[in-house]
Amino acid sequence: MKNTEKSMEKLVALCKGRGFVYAGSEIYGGLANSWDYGPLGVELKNNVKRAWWKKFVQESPYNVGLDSAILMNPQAWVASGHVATFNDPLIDCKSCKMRHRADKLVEDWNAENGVKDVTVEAMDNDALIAYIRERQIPCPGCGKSDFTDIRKFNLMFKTFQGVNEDTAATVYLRPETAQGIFVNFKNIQRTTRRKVPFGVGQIGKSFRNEITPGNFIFRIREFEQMELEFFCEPGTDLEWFKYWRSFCHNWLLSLGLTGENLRLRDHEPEELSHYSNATTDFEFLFPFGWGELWGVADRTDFDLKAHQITSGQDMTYFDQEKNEHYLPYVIEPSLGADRVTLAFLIDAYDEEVVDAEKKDSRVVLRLHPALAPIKCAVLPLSKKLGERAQELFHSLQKSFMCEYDESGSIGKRYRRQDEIGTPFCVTYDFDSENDGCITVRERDSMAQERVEIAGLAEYIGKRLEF
RNA sequence: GCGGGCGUAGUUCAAUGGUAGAACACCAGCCUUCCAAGCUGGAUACGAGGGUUCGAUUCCCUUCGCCCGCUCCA
Repeated sequence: MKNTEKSMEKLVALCKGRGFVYAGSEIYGGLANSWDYGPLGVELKNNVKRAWWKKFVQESPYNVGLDSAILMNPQAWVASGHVATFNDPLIDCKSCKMRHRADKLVEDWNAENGVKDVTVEAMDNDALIAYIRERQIPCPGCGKSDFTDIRKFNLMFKTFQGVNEDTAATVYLRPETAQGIFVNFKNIQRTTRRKVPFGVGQIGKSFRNEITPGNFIFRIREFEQMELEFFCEPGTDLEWFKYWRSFCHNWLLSLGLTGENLRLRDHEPEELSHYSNATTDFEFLFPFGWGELWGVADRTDFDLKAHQITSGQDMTYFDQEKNEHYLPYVIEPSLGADRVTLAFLIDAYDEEVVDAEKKDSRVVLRLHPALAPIKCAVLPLSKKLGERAQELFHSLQKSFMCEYDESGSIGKRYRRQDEIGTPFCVTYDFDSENDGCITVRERDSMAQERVEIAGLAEYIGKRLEF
């Protein structure tokens, strides 16, 4: 099925209807752009995070994990540049209501008019607006030059540490998890006795006061990141960059994401941020267009150097063999947990025509079994078999998430499970008590197989590997 | 924050200045021995506040929300 706007609407409806994702604070009329993961959604997202952690931390010969605090000393955000660059100077055109970044407006105008001796970065907001008004810089939208004053738009959420707002220190909710890793670089290196190269993985919430959120859980103000900061020797960084780029790619494919909806886009040299040597965006074709899923960047020693300067602490690594100190370079694959969860959902969504004449179709979420919220549903063929089927259900619950359902026809119950992506349905029937077997029905092929109850958990467990 | 659109069961849609309907979904019962059955019954809605009116879900005002646009880069 192609990723059309229609498929997005259907997916959102499914998510709300079956308990994957609800609109936040619904009984109060909602809160823009906030979403709550329901019983199935939290399982799915946890499975995504677990799958990431498994490959990037648990099974990795290089990496260790971390869970750093959301609130950090504000100096960390001075060092990272977020205090400065997350302060966009925005102005609106009074005539056509278009919104612009004042600095961008001046930069573009200067470039067009051959002005080269003006550094926009050095201008404060008063200087910017004065510059725009003196030169009557026109609005790119309508051509007039009639702007509002500049309003600062800080993309970081602010709050107060300390109970009295007047005297409390302003702190920020982190806009990315990465800085928690950088400030702990020395701690982790020392306590784990790791030698470079090594990496630190972290999963956690980040907050950005986006001007323009939207597209369901694609761009939300409170989101979760899965980030790896991989520290390596300068000069080996491009090699490691390629290594992690391909590692990330394989991870997505191993979890069943189809290649046709995925593309890797290398940034052009002029597109690279000031701190990066190389960047590749993993983009997924969402119903609303291509959207970034995973940014893999070579960040050089930008962050460690910045923290070294701002904090005054030595952030270098001592290489025993070479007998020298250096600041490691960093490869950063940064993945949005909510985005990739959405991508898996979109990719898995399928409507299969069963009988075209009767206009009968079934909705199937073809999620990889490792990601499926419910691994197995126990369905007694008849309610009379309920007691024994429940026993089976309780024993399987010890191994993984299961559901029990005895209402409606067996076909109806299969379809309920198809819709939420359950890979296996287990039918307890009238022979089960005698032969100790049940029927396992597979979601994708609808094939049925007779399996011994004694070995069932193991049978399913094996199919969950990736 | 600005412009535009929109608020009726869980969902999709009706109707009405005077008791708000349906379909699907859901729940209960009967039936049902492996792929959306059927039958019977049931619960569930006018976002909030104010005004006009004998009476407002409907008309007016306000408010609160949501959606779409304003480049945000996980």
